[in-house]
Amino acid sequence: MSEVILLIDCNSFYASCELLFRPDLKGRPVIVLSNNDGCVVARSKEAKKIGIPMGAPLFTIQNLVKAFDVVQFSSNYPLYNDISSRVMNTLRRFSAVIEVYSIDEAFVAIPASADAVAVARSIRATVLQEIGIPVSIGISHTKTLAKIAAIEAKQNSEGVHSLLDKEAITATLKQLNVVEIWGIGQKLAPKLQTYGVFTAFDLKQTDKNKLRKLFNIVVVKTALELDSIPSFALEEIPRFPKSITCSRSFGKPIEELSLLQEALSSYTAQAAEKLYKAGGTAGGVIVFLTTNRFSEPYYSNSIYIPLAERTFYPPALMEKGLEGLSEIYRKGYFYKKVGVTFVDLALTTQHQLTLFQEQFQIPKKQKELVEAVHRIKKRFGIDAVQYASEGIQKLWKTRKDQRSPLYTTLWEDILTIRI
DNA sequence: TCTGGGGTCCTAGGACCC
DNA sequence: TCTGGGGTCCTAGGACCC
Repeated sequence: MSEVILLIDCNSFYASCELLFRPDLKGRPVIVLSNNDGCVVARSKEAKKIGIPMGAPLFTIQNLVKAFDVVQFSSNYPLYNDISSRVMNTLRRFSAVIEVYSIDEAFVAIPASADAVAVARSIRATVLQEIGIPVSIGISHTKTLAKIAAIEAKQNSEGVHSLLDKEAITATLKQLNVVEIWGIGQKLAPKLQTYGVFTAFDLKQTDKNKLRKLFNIVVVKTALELDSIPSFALEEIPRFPKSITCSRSFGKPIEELSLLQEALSSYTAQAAEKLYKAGGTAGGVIVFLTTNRFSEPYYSNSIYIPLAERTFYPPALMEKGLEGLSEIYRKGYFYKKVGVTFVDLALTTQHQLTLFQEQFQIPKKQKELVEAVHRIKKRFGIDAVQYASEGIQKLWKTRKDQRSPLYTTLWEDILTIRI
């Protein structure tokens, strides 16, 4: 094997980001809440210690929150994205071969001849010193094994764990329940168990043809990776997206179509901004809406609207979306969420031309408008300019009662220091 | 009262064709 | 009367991830 894989995983990422700007809270249990302040999406290690589960709805843990004086933050994605890109840029100094896997994780490959543990320690110290985010690093021959090594790294005090020699791997896999393996979830684990596969070691030993027949190709690849045979390549170049979605739960249930239209317009504008940044156009729009899934009467529906011409132009996308919305809207329900998904995406540079079309292009004026809006948002913040159809009052808006300031992405929110 | 959001991939099965 | 098999494409739904 010519290279070694490092998985760098930011500890309690969102909570760590909040703590960067609030060192006074260090040592206290801190949680970060999902949109609408609904569920716990990140916990500091103190919050984990007192038994707050990942994903718990806030109202189910109110007793713990009170008893331990837990600090809560609404999620602040502009902040987390910004900190994330700083972390990733630091990692790039250690290796050019890197896959940014998620907002808080990256796989890095280094030559097998290098001292992987020394590199990992250096990465950890550098990220902590320069950015202030603690990371855990798992080291092994494949992505799946590096993920497993990272589980151990999170628990030891050093934050680094290497799983390179055969005996160590075997010993670890024998202790590991299949459900802990990357790619094996809550449904596959019980099914594997019915075939006598309980540990990661069992899975590694299972006949691959049998796995192929009973499960799918991903399970086979996972088993190979446990056997130190790389089967999931590092994806260094971010793929062009296949779909782009924007949806939110409302602060309170919404009945009127006009408010749903405003919300949908706003989400469509946001999704269109993402589409534009990705350099693509959409060939179709999916609109969906749903009432609260925990209460009756329940109603949920979606509709697909193909576009006659590909576009990234927000007013065109909004028009189609709103058409779809009126098709699936039913009077008399209290809605909890609407959303939009753009599908059939293509890079603007790779358009198939339709018959009679000499050269594909977005009309010049449309392009100029989108570019101008993009620049204004970038410079003055995302709320600086909007389409009229998004509404003014935004009664549907998500609750974010406890959001921290946009320290790094909005001038007004920059940290002030008294000296 | 209160239960997130955004993605990807895989498979089975139907429709259709030769 | 009845009967074959292979191939492609598309879609819905399931499962997984962070």
